[in-house]
Amino acid sequence: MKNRTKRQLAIKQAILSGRICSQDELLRIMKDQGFELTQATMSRDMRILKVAKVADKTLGYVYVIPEGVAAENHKENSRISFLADGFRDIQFSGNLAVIRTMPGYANSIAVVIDNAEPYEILGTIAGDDTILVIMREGISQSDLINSLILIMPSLEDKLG
Amino acid sequence: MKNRTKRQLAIKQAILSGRICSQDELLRIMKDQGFELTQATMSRDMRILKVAKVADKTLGYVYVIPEGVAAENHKENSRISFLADGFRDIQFSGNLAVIRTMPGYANSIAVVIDNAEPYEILGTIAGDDTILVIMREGISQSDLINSLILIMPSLEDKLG
DNA sequence: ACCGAAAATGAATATTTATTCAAAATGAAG
DNA sequence: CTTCATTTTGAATAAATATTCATTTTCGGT
Repeated sequence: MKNRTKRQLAIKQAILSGRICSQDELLRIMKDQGFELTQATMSRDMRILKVAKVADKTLGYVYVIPEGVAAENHKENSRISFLADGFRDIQFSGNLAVIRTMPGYANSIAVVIDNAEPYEILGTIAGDDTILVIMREGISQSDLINSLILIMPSLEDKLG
Repeated sequence: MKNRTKRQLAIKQAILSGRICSQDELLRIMKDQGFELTQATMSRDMRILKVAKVADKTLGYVYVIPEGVAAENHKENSRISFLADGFRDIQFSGNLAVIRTMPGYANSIAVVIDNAEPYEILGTIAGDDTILVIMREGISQSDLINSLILIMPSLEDKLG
């Protein structure tokens, strides 16, 4: 499914930002970001992501991703953030992208990308400091960059 | 309101036991325990107690009390938990309760109790290792203990 | 004890969230 | 490229939860 993974990532991000008060509100935000979905799908995503609604002092209620999940999540997030630091640059040639990294980083970063199974990417081949990314037909350079940022948000600094 | 505190304590306990799936379910449990309330009040209690509903593998959804949603909350909780460690014992005489603490703890614990403004307690006077608690008329010893547990949950180990 | 003011509550209702059911999309195998 | 099984989805609906509004209860000050 082209969108599901990306969509849920985006939902998670939005909720971690911490100002979401209802599914409908989040729904509008998602639509602004170009996702097409209904409240039914949103509710299902919330279940999958183990999102919870709790009372909040200032706003009435907010959505959160509670402890256990958050801890796990946090760990993975900081690992990804750490790896993103090893990212040097990206260049394109036809339907290929070449990512250069600091020595030893290429493989770990490639694994992160592969695990996310982004629609835009058919596969990757990693050496020690270089990742070859085979892009799906019809995907633009900016599409690819966006998908990378979704996977590794801290890349935005280097790519935006 | 004599019952509000007790009721909320009971709700908290029920939720911590961990098999509550809906407010209506909890409502029935509470009524079995002799509390009289409606779903509206339940909803309000849930907000006050910062209860949250999250997806669960086995049951569909369960209610939880996320231990540290707000960092602030967490900080305060662990401060209270720390102070509770200084609690030694409690004894009663008429409408007075005498709490003995480890040296130096009495004042801090008394402040926590005063801040919570429990219905059952008219006021406290604290020395260095002793707190005098003046109980409201008609309050039983177990009422008082329950109110203390509500304020400092980790006291349950020492008082239950 | 009596009187407001403030808090708590229930009934009804509005709002929000989950699920059902049918349709569409995807993937695997021939 | 079809076919069948599985997954994903939206629309409608059911179920659950929050809030409004009127009433009752509680509390503090006479």
